[in-house]
Amino acid sequence: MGRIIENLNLSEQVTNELGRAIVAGEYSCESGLPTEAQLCEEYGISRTAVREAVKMLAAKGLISSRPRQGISVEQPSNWNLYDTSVLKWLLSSSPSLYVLKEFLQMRLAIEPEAAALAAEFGRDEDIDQIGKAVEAMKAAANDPSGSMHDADLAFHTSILFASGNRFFSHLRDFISTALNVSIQHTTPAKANDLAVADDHAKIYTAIRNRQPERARNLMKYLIDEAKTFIELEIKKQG
Amino acid sequence: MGRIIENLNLSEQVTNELGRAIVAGEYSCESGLPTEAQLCEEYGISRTAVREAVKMLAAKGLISSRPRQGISVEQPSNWNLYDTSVLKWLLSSSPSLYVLKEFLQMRLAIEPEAAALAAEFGRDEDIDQIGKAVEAMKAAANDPSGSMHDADLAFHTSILFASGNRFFSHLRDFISTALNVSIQHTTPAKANDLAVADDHAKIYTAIRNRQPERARNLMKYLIDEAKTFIELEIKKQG
DNA sequence: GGCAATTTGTACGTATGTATA
DNA sequence: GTATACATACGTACAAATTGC
Repeated sequence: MGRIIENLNLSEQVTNELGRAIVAGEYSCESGLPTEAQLCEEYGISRTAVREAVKMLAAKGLISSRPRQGISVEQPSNWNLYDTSVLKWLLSSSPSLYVLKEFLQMRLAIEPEAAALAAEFGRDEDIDQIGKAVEAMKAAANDPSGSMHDADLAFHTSILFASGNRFFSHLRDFISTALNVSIQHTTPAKANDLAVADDHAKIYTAIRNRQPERARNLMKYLIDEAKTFIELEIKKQG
Repeated sequence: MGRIIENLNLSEQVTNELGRAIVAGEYSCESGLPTEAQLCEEYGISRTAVREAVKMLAAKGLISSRPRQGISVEQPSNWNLYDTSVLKWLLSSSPSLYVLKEFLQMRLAIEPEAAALAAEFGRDEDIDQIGKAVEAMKAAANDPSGSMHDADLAFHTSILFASGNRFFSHLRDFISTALNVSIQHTTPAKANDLAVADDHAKIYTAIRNRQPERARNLMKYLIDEAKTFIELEIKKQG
């Protein structure tokens, strides 16, 4: 599939392993982590690599280390959930439907407002990008290849970007990471692809026509449908 | 003033210095950073300390390092703005009024929705905490000591927490950090302290009475006033 | 106050990868 | 292409600081 070789150095690999394990709960908040020396032995690497990994995880708020006390896991409320790695570890480990619901509540706050800002202040060339994404979605709806996902993602990120607000546009990684996981659950009824693409197109039109309130409401509707779907799934399983 | 001694180890100090310098634009995206060896000399520390600092900054998305190429500054769009340190560096360096406006646009998306979620799903004991913050604000309005700020902050964070959604409640550090800076600009007309406390109390009442729509609208009103104030300041200076 | 355990900080050596001549 | 130089990547070893007993 021409997948690009993971270009991670040693400390980043260890960071990934430990980060995943911490988020998955393999190291509790009280028990703490093994000592540096033990980690060296466990992974068969030097202290330098372990220490760099520890520093990276500390920078993401997952752990803290003090002399004599060792390496301790921080409370989950201190974890930086808006770090792409942390979010990825979280979504790949925990019972995902509940996290997805929280995630959709978040999107319901962010994206309608971003759409409104894009309609009000967005630069024309940034709005063009939204249009391109819509066209790609329409094309993907007729095309059996699985390019719908990419186009969908491009649509949402281009709106965040068009908001002209760096706090919104930075959430593109947050949205993307979580969207990649949510795909697994929202087993799309392939039949409505055209209808879905049309819903997206309406939002684009509202932004293009500089109708903030309309863009906000249409986006609210779009995400609320996804949220309702997840809530139904939870009810089925629960 | 009994200020607690900064308990930062060496690599964290260097991280702070370099992080601030990068965000302030002292190292551009093209020019890159000095080599490890040069940084060692500049700060009079070992390479290990420098490397750990580099890893922490890389974990926050500010830089990346590759052999032969050296340490390069990442594009600002890749910086993790929701990292408390990064946000602090950003707010302390750049022309803050514009950043504050973007920040308030963000709060306008988040906090009304959080208030609605708190009203709909919030646990009673979490809502009690909002009430306590309101009482503290009322007390501070009559008290000349500067405890209003702390109470204000407690109010907003307690609502985020009461939302029961980890993505919202994690933004408490984001809100707090930025609120600390915004205080410098919003030179409060001390006379309306009571009126302000009353606006906050209304939101609490709506949440307590389980009125999501009302809580959402009141919060929207509260933050929109602050945003209007900042926009006026920008117009004055511009 | 002394002792032991553990992280913190330093020093230096080798390996690897990557631009440039 | 090949070689070379240079910067980071990785490893080992040891001294210092901190903290619990």
